Amino acid sequence: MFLVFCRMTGARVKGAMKPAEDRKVGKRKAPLDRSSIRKAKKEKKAKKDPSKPKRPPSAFFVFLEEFRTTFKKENPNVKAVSAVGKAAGEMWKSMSEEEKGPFEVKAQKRKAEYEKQMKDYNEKQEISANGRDAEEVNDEGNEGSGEEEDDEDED
DNA sequence: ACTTTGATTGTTTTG
DNA sequence: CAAAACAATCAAAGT
Repeated sequence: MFLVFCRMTGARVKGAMKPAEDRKVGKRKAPLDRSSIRKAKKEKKAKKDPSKPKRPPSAFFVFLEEFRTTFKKENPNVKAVSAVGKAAGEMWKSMSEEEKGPFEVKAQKRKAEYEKQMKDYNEKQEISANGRDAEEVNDEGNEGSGEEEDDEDED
């Protein structure tokens, strides 16, 4: 087991973070300060990038795509997405792991493509940053426009 | 906006 | 310093 090496050398396996399976770190008691998180996120100010690949759909979402079609056929009267979501959620939980299996597999494939697209996207970003000399560390890569925050929803 | 779950990321805490 | 754990945000579709 390579996991044994992790704790002694520090060879961290990205993405293979296993929950305290053989060793508990200790219960967290102090309530996290969410305010900072909220604030930090705002500071990030994600710039609108149409080329930026969106997140890959999870197994549930892959199932949803199919479910929506089916559900619409069976319930042409129901047009609310909320109704479909609830129905899908219930159906999803009703499905066995084996039935969800194929969906998870598809989700994994989508994720793999996403990573690939991100790689390409990152490269482009790097290239752009490259031509910008030494002034890129700041994610405020705001060239020209002086507007701030892209708060579209939240009414 | 509502609605579903999951997956990823971000922040905090502890060892 | 690193890993673990928790918290939050985001992914789509139709009215």
